[in-house]
Amino acid sequence: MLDPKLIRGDLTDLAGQLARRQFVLDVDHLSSLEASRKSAQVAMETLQAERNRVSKAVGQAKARGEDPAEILETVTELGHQLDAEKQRFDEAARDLQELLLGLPNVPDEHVPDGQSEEDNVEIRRWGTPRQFDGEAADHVTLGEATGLMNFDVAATMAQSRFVALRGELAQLQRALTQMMLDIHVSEHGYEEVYVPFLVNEEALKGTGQLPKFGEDLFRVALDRALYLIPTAEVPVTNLMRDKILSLDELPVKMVCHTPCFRSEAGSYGRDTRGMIRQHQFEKVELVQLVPPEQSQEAHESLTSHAEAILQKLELPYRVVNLCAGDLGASSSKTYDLEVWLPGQSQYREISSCSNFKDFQSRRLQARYRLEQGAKPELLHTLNGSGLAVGRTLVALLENFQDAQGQVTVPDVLRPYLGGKETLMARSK
RNA sequence: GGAGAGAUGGCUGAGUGGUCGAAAGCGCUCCCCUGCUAAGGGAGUAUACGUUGAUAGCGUAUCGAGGGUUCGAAUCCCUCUCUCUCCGCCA
Repeated sequence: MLDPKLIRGDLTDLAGQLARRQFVLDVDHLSSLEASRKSAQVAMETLQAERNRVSKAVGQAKARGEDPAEILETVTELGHQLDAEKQRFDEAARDLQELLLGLPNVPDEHVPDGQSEEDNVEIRRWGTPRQFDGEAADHVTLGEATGLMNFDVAATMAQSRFVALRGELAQLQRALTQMMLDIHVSEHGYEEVYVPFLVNEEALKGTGQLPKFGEDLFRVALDRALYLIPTAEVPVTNLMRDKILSLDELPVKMVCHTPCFRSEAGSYGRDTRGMIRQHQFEKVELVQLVPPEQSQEAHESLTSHAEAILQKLELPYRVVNLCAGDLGASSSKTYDLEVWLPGQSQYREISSCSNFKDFQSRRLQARYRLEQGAKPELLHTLNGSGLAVGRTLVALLENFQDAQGQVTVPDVLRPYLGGKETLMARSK
């Protein structure tokens, strides 16, 4: 959520910044709502003060043994006026809140202009895509040939966009997860956490998936709605809900492996083949909470932590600065890491590293104090995939395949696979 | 799943309709006293919102959450959430 103070003053600047992401701010509507909130609140609080004062007089009169009938009459009349003003205020406050919750974050000044992913700006590349003699096989061909990757059986027991892995591929996924966690914990200084995979509505509001973006969530029908997490970002960031941290507890750096569940509504026909876009996938997520003046630097370092995994795996990738039009609603600035996929001959997103500034922490009330007695300030929140495990597995198969469909294991991963150097080896 | 008890400030805990944002203790901060240490004395110590030039005043709200009764609710009623104890079940 944006700072409500932002909408008190001149809205043209805010409207201009939001327009960069194709969001049209109804300035007149907003300022008239704000004006009625203000007048209703002043009127209501004045009446409340009056009522509190007179009501006390009732008690005092009774204590003196006097008959408070006369005072009671005036205070009853006050009560009626108050009800009317309270209703006016509740309405205005509710409408305003609803509108406010629907506003996206303001893009950072370093976010390039643009409308779609076409306008994203490449910042750097690492590694060189390998040249294949013929056409490179994609991960589906490679995986299904060995029977270790099966989409049909998954569709039979669930529906499309699920996969079943077995043998070396199931192990490979676990090995990747393990390796990523180990590196982030031991080399990058993150604390590993374990969290619920089902969360309530409040948690999703805290990180901004609700109220506006609920269509991508799986909801579990119970007496009280719970949702399967679309990303570990939701439960992990919510660990800091309503906290006031001291300086020596900062920065908070957490890493977490969870499955992620997305309904992928609105993506019919896109990436229907293979493991790129699934309803269920594994992800290792990095989350940081830092003082505001450190968030820009933290964004760079968090991104580099995700990049380190790709580098250790020797996977070519590029870093892209998302343009204003392609930015997620809660994010102020986002770097996407795109890994090279020979099966598609293109770079595909494998990590998304965002600085949310105080947009999430305002909803979550995640704060810190510079020193004891100082006023609590909102923290900045950041997160990024480090990495999406399913897509990493895809990248590995496609980049390290040979002509026989065998896959060479990168050195860093071998200890996690019992020293194995080759997967899906053709015997005989 | 059954039965019962509870939820109050950073913590412990009093408060069962009026002057209670809330006793007391602990913790913490500052000051005083004190050869050192220990002890002692004093002051302060929630958050949000509104108003404002103001982190000054003043006002409003908040005693798990939401609703209700009442002139007035931490206190009475309803619903929900959570915690604890006992029994059952269970990886």
